[in-house]
Formats: sequence, C-alpha cells, structure tokens
Amino acid sequence: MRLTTKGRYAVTAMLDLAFHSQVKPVTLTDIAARQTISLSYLEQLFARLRRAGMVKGVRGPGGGYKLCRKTSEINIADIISAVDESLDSTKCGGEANCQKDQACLTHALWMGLSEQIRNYLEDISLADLLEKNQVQDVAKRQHYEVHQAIEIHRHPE
Amino acid sequence: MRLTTKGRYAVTAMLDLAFHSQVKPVTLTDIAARQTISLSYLEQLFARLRRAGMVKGVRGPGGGYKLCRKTSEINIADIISAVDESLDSTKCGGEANCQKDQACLTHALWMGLSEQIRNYLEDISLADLLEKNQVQDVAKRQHYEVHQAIEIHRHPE
DNA sequence: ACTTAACCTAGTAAAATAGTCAACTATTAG
DNA sequence: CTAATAGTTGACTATTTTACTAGGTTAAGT
Repeated sequence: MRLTTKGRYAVTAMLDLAFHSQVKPVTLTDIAARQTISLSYLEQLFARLRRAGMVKGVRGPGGGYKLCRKTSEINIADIISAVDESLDSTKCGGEANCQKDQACLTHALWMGLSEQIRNYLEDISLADLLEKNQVQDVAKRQHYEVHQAIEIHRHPE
Repeated sequence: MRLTTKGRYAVTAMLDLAFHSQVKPVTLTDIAARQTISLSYLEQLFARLRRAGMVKGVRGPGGGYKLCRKTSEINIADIISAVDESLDSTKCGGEANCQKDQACLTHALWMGLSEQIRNYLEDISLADLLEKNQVQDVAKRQHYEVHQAIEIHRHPE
C-alpha cells in the first residue's frame, strides 16, 4: 500500500461526501469548491470509486453522488486501494521474484509494513472520522465560509 | 511520512551495505550490481544519507562507503526520512493550515497515520533485518548467483 | 425542449522518480 | 610523483505519476 497525495484527495472527498450526502446526493462541483480539488480530477477519482462499488452516481438535476454503504462500513484502506493503481509496495506484487526470481532483500520488510498500514487504515471507518468533533467543526466552517471569505485582504497602503 | 519506491531503494542499499561492509568499505558500484540499482541513482541517495550522518565515504583505492553507527542504531524510519524530501504527509507540514488557514478535513487522520508508520519503522533496525535468516539467505545467494545464472532457460522445442 | 450533472475521452502541464554524463577532488597503491 | 580508484558535484534527460483542462455524450428531472 503506497501512501501518496492521490489517496489523500480521495479520502478527503469521501469524507466530504459522507458529511453532506445524508439528505440528498452531492455534486462533484460542490466537493470541488469546498475541498479545492479540481472538478475533473474528482471525476477521475470518483470513476474509480464507483467501479469499486463504493459510491453511486445519480444523474440529472438534483443528482450527484451518494455512498453505497453506511459510513461505518467504509474504511480508509478500501478508499485508497480503489484509487491507487498499484496497491502493492513490493514491486513484485507479492510474487517474491522482484529480482531474478529471488525475493529481494527487503521483501519481508515491505510486506510487513504494508500489512501494518493496511490494518491501521482498515480499522478506521468514515463514521469514525465523522464522529470526531474537530472534523465536524471544520466541515461546518467550510459550509459557511463563503459568506465570510471577503474583507480579509485589506492591508493599509 | 510518505512511502514510495525511493525509500525502498535506500533501505535496500543500506541493508546491502550493512551486510557487506563489516570488513572493508563497500563501493556503490558493487551495491549497484548486486541490487540492480543504477550507480548514479545510488550516488544521489548516498549523498543524502551522508549529509544525514548515516554513512561515511572513504576515498581512494579500497574506498567506498561504511556505516557511521552500529547496525542496531540505524532504524528504517531514519533512512527513509534521509532520502525523502518532504517527510510530512499532511501537505501543510503540521501547520494545520492546508486550506485557507484551516485544518483540512483529514488533517488529524494523516497525522495519526504518519506517526503510526514512523513508530513501526523506528522500531526496526538494520540489525533486526540482518538477523532474519531469510535476508541472510538472499544475500548469500546474491553473493554467488553469478556462477549459477545460466542453464535455466532451456525449454524443449 | 432544456437544464443539470454524471460519465467518458483525450490531451497536457507540472512534479516526482529514475537514470545519464561529465568534470572534479581526495586518497592511496606502486 | 603518478596513475588509478572512488567519492563528490552539478547539470541534464527520460519516464512515470499526478493533477488538471477541454470537450464531448448520456440520463434524468422540470
């Protein structure tokens, strides 16, 4: 399991979706605006998330995306796996033949680490994250920030 | 702490160095040949490892690199930190202002994960890895593999 | 019909990764 | 001393991944 910014974008978007889609579907346009991620990049990410069966797209006006499962049944490891092409960190895909049909020196190390990270992230669900007060606070602020985003950048000449 | 192939290369090279440098310094040329990493890429990695005070270069004939500390005092997290420029996985470098001076939604998550991974890797020293039989076996095989690399790929016509 | 928003394709800019090349310096064996 | 060794450095190239843009098509609601 690699850890890059791509997975972070996906988790952030899913968290935003989980928070805002309780009533009706959420458009990618909204997520893009709130999380400052480009719309088309979100489309790419959500195409993968949809193929992985994690979200469902609803077309037409009033449409958007919603979660396929409950927030307590969606864990972070799955989200990252869905958007990350090569989810093995061992180069040989667990085949242990990275180098001339031999296990590479650090093969066991990376397998162990990969498992460790996966275990950690599998135990964290979107629901867990939503429960945390800090996240809710941030999300609320992002909800209303538009109205207050002005009047800051005025410095004396 | 990000996890990419770059860090893996560094750990592999350091492990090779730890194994072979017990008597005399090891040249990057040797490591490059054994681990099939390009010499110049190794030079880049070892330049960073040297600046981080983990290895020492010995010039002239019979020279090469050797470890500055004992294998039991070099952990994997330090190696990865040394070669990886941006060792924070939070985009804002722990400043919690990734987005318009606010903590991003997933800030706490990535901080926790980063710490988790670091803890895991800090507890593993080069000595630990060397002790593992599997690693020693592989290293020995790599020592002698040249003599046996033929006669495999003959299949009946 | 018209709008909305998912869905899809192709391309592209920027960054990180991986590797190359060439010049230079310090060391040491002979 | 000299030549060979091997680290040191910087600039440069190629590839891949990441992030984004532009343009469409399709399905659903009004």
